[in-house]
Amino acid sequence: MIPAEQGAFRALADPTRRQILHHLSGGDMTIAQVSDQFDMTRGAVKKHLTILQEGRLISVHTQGRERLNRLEPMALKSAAGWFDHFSQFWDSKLSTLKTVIETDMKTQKENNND
Amino acid sequence: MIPAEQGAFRALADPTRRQILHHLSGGDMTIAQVSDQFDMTRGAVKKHLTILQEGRLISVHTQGRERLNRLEPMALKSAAGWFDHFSQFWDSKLSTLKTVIETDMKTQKENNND
DNA sequence: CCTTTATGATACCTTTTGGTATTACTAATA
DNA sequence: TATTAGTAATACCAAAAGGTATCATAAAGG
Repeated sequence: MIPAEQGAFRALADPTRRQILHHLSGGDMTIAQVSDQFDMTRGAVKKHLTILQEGRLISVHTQGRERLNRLEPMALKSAAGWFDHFSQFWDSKLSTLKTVIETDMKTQKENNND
Repeated sequence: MIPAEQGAFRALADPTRRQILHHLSGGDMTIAQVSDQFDMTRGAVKKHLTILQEGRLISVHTQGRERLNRLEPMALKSAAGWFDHFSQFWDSKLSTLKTVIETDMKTQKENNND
């Protein structure tokens, strides 16, 4: 089986799929609605949606004869978390503050070491 | 020309390339050193490094007859920034705090609206 | 200069990807 | 039940990805 991280990064590699996620952030959409946003056939869009589903980035919910595609934000959060390891290399100050926040959210006390 | 964002996401789609970035976060490495970490030929590793370079995720610095591959954290930061638009959907509280931090870093005053 | 070591470049192969076109299935509805 | 709208599934194609093997190039060292 494909690891979750790999499925997500694979899905994010295509610009059309990243755009689809943006569209879905405005609300659930059927394939037809998504297809209207792109200059390609429904078949092609369907394949993209399938890959997004395999990466757990979206889920599908049947409603009558329609099938609504829904953004799955937590999967995106997981993917975004991959970058955390590198954040120390691009901004030590923000990194420190972020640590403070997470600590604060859990322990509700202030730890400020600079 | 390939847009920066697309080059980065394309490069990140492959698990070997993500691992390479992790290795490089420990310091610059030659192709031979990177290749030692994987069970594949130098030719294959070279291709991965080229794609990482095209995505601006690494840079190469010639030193004698060696060529050191170096992590480019700012490009990774840009890629990570893509996820920002979606953060509002996975954690409104952290999102609020993050806004507070950024505001604080720029204006040095506290805005706390819950 | 010749050898060794580190790397780059190219040809070639197989699998995956991204797309179209076509056909089949399913559910609301006249 | 016949029709129609919304999807799913499949066959097919061209191009890109990921890999190996091989040859070319460049620099350090005897």
